[in-house]
Amino acid sequence: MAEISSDVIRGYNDIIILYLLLNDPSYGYEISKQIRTLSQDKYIIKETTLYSAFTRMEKNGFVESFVNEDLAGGKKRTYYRITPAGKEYYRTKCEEWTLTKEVIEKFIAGEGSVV
Amino acid sequence: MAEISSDVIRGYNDIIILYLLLNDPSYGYEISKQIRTLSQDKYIIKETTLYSAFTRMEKNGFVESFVNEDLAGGKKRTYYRITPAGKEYYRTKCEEWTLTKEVIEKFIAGEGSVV
DNA sequence: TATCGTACTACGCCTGTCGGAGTAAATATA
DNA sequence: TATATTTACTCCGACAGGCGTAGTACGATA
Repeated sequence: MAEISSDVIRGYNDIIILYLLLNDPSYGYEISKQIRTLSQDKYIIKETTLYSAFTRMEKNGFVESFVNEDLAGGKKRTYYRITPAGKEYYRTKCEEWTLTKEVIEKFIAGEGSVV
Repeated sequence: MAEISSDVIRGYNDIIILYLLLNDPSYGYEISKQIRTLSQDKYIIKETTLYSAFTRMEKNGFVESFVNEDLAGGKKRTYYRITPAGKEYYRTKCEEWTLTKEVIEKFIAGEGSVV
């Protein structure tokens, strides 16, 4: 099955990243893998896109970053934590998704119809 | 209720326009109004966006244009008709939508959870 | 006569995604 | 121990598509 196009991707990167930060801070590489796994490789966020999304969302106050300084032998990583404003934004995006579903379904040819 | 953001809009303009051309040719101004009406003003496609989408899709062979030469006292209009390639593209986009729904739902906090 | 609705077109900015390349440490493999 | 792979990014510039603004022009309505 094909992947989701980047024009569609664009609408959901933020909500997906924030979802994966809801419970715990995380970092780029892990988020990237989680998205691949959870979507069964249907939704692939490119590295550059992901990291620029972090930067943008930090500017907007939706996430905060902190550096894990090589505690348990791992590589130094930049972690991101969701902020209250980020959670609020996430909620808004979830509402937008509900709305989007309602609207788009009106423009999808129904079961019976032959396209 | 808020409107759908342009980053989301981007993913669906083509499918929406093509849907409205499935049965009959139509033209910019009418398509624009139909989208507004059907979406109850939740999904608003800007004029510039709409007309550039027509141009793009004509280049891609998804629609064909023809001019209505002022037959019944009306103004001259540019109509667009969907092509077989356009229908094929529409079908692909419908499949992408199905996929998108499956994927995105995984990143929406469920009913019970408090965000 | 003026305003409103119709039906566009042109121009240029902006945002976010993407491809490509590069860096460098940590870990696995031979 | 040497090499390859995985991890974890960063920088750069190109590009597509949406958007704001403005303008044109015609017909109908007040």
